Amino acid sequence: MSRASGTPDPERPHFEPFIALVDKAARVLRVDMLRHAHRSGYTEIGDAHNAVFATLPPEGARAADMAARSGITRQSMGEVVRDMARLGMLEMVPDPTDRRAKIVRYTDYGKTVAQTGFTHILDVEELLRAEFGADDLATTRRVLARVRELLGPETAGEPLPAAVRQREG
Amino acid sequence: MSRASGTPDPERPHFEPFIALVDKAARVLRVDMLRHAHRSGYTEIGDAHNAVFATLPPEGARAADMAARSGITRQSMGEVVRDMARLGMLEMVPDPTDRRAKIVRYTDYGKTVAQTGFTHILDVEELLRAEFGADDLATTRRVLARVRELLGPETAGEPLPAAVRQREG
DNA sequence: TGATAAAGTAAGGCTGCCTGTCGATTATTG
DNA sequence: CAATAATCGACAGGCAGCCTTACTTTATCA
Repeated sequence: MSRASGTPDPERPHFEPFIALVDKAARVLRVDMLRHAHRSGYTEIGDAHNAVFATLPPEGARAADMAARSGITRQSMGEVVRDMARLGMLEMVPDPTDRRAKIVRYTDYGKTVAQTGFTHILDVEELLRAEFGADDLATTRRVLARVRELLGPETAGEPLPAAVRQREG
Repeated sequence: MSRASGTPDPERPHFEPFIALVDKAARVLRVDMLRHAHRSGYTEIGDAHNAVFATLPPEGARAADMAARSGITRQSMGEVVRDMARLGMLEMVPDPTDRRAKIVRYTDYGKTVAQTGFTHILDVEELLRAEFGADDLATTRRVLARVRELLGPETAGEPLPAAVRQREG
């Protein structure tokens, strides 16, 4: 415990805050995913679509559930889903058990796109394992997961305040 | 090397892609920083302001340089800087050596705000070290830094295409 | 000295996400 | 069973953050 609240000293040449490291890695990974999708010919994929790929199981799901799982609002998820339906990646069929709801499902094209993304995720995973070894990678995963638990009990699952910046003081 | 491009199997219950872990950790850290600022009374701080805090040294700098270092355009940096000047955190004085340029500097108030943020960064750093030990934390840092090098040679420094999503296919 | 580059700015666009609200339907409960 | 509440998806409107294009003013360089 050198000095947690004393002289901050972040102007010392090569100090890089942990948050900056994580942030830049996240940015690079996201750009890499997007670039891979675009280079695979799916040039209409955007950041927002990831919320679907990350939460839509092969058998389909309701938009409201997907929204809850990905931490965005129903409205936002609805918009993204409609957009992807327009692009021919998703289809929405009425839920026979609940006439308010619609079941969102991949089309064949959508499955292809998703598959491409998942494959790339596994390739990256493989690349990292080859680079660092399973142990260091596991350590990193554990640290990151714990960071989330340590600092984000309030943002774990909920749609994220978003008004974090205006109000909430 | 089990099967990098075979069955993706990401629908197996608890598989979480590395990218998702990094992304969520980054989000949590960012929200934490923002929340800390807001709770400290600086309720007008937003995500964008971080580009300034991260690149403006105590002695001041030009907006163009800060833009280059933080990877956003001059225009965006200009906007952020003007905004923070309006909030009384920065001041812009003409550069005596170049009449095109203005030197951006913290006001006393701005220094206080920045100091609060830096202190919190160090506190978090301290918290993580206590939680994981210096070794695991160092490993994580090394992995994240390397991820950036491995996957992001093109986005390292440049203003980031941003049209990554539309064009670039 | 004239062409080229650089600093800052203005104007306008786009993405991703939010809030508020609404109609339709389904649950709940007095 | 009827009234009320909750839920699903959609429409409307807004805002943050960032980008591109297009200047103006000043520096630099051939």
